[in-house]
Amino acid sequence: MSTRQRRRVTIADVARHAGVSTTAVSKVLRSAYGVSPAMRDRVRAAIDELGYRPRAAARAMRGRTYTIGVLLPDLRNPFFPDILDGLYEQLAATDYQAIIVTGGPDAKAESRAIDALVDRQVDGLLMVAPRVARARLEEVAGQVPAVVLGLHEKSARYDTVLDDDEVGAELVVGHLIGLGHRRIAHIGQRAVGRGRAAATLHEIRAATYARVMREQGLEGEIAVALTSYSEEGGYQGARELLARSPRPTAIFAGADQAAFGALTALHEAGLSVPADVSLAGYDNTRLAGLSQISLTSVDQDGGVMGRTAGRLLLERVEGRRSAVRFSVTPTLVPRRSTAPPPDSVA
Amino acid sequence: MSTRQRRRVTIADVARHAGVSTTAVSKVLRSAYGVSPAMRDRVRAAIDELGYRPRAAARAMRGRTYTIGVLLPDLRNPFFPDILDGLYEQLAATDYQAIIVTGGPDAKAESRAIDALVDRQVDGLLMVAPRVARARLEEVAGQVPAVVLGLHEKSARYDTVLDDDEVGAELVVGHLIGLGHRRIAHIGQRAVGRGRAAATLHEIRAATYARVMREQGLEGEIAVALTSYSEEGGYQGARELLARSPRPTAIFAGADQAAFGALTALHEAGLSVPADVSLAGYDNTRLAGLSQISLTSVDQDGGVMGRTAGRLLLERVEGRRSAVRFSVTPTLVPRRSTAPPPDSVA
DNA sequence: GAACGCGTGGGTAACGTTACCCGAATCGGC
DNA sequence: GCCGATTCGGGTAACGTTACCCACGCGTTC
Repeated sequence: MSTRQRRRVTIADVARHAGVSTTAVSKVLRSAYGVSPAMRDRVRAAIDELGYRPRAAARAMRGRTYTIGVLLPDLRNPFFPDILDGLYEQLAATDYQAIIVTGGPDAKAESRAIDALVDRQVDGLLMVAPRVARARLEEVAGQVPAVVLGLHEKSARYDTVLDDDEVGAELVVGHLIGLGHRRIAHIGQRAVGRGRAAATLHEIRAATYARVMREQGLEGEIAVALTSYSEEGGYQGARELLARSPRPTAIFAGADQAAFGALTALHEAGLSVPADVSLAGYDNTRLAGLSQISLTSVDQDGGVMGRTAGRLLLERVEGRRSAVRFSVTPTLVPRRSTAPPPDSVA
Repeated sequence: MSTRQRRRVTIADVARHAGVSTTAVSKVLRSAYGVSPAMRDRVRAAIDELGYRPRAAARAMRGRTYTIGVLLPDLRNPFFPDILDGLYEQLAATDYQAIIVTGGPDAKAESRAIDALVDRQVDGLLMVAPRVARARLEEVAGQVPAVVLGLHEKSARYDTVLDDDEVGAELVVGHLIGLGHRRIAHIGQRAVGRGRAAATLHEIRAATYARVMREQGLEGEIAVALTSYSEEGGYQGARELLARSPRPTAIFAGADQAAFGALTALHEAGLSVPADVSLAGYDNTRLAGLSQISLTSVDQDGGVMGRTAGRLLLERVEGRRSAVRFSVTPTLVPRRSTAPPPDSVA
């Protein structure tokens, strides 16, 4: 019973048991060319009998790890599972296994997390909304096939999958203006040392908000709180915005997660949604659809994004070098959290 | 610039650059015995200059991977990030990196996910609420140091970290009875082929619910819907329970996630919470605290559980063989989703 | 002053898998 | 019935790192 001690069964054991060479076993494992059906069956039988499983490390020494690394900023954003479901669906038919690491709070920690994946020789790397500098992404993409999700920067080294955040933000702000709002505020994510290029999804959302406001002659009403796309960030941002005078009649949170935090702040301030303040989010996470919350949000098809990212990654692993850019057009999902402003003449 | 093609820098490159042997470099890397301060500095300098990073696969061939594998049933349960924060905190001071895989819908898929981690020779394995059979867990624990979180089974092969689900369920049912409820229903998770032993956390919660009901002379009021600890499962479960006549005045969902789904079902049925039906969950996820939801729930300190799991895992990696069992006592967090039943005489 | 011990550094053989190459056998075409 | 082509199987050398051992030189002890 002391399985711990017993040496794990290797390709040599299988070869001996089947009475063939290790080369033959290896060929069967990889379904490589030059092996007869009889040989295949014999080896397969030996593999099953011995319960043999190839060691990833030994394979990695010679080539593939059959591993796809996924970098997530955190595990709390309920939008990420949608992406991953799409990725899993794409990988299901292959021998590849996805492993997830989280990037942590700052660019430095995230960079270490990326290193950890590169050290483990993942065959492909999916980086979701990375915070590290563009140069770092290029460097990583030089070492391993990479797809970046959620960054608007163009690159010749990696593929990009993104939501058209400009359209999404336009939809939200347009919707609020259409309802009669003028004092529309925005909760965004503070940029952290990625240089000047406005390329992250939160920067695009914030910039588009400001642009639409200006285009509608509401330049003077622009009010932005930059915190983070998290519950805590939304809470702080909303508190900051509500403290202003006059206070906004609508808040566009750059992410549902932040909108949830804003809900708490609004409640604490004794304000009701949407009677006193309208609130909209982004991502259309499942919780947004809950009747008690019923949050107006922007739907970006995470499943499609994840599937596409997976497909692009597999293509890159197979050798494609040209860079692809895939964009999903989002749609607005109006719910009960947005309504005409309180003093509107309907 | 063609970094992709350039061979990655190895220990031999560092040795050459520093004018020492590869053995010496290896010793410095592992801070092993038998290396002078001068040697150490020289090698460190060479490492920095060349930007050397050890390859995990090559290390794995000789021993450790410095990787901790984490198996999660899914990514949507907001309780899991709390656990992982605790684990990360524990690992932060070490060289270990956590990688996450998800188990998928059934025991078979989960078993494959576990295999994937074992194949990658993780130094330790944390399995959160695993669905696979006990024998499988024992087998895995025989191959790699393992900690199981959320299962009440005892084992001599792996450590166990759990919440005292019996206390938790008692708190909820007691709370509801104290409010005057009698027709209290439960939404649980359907057991999937783990044999007869009632050891999963959902089985304990369901069994305790039934026990307390019986103890309070409410045996005739027992009503259970077995679906799954997910939004969809909660939705289906609540619909099933609400279709009964007379319908329950309170629902105890075995997980907040399921309670969220139940909320939708209640809303669709035109019932308000808590005026018509009281609702309680389990896990005290962040969303439960949202004022719009304000869900009565049971708090089990996920951070402590994660930290403990991490500590136990590290101890096991260091050689401990005895099995440890760590239990956290939960507390009730009453919120506005529970109140006396509608026809109570207060 | 010889013997011993200790501190320090290096040589080398694994670890398990695959890619490359080569040889043997079989087959088809004239 | 011979020759080239094709198919099938095996031998072997890596891949990068570490554990084990040995060698050398210096200081200490009788």
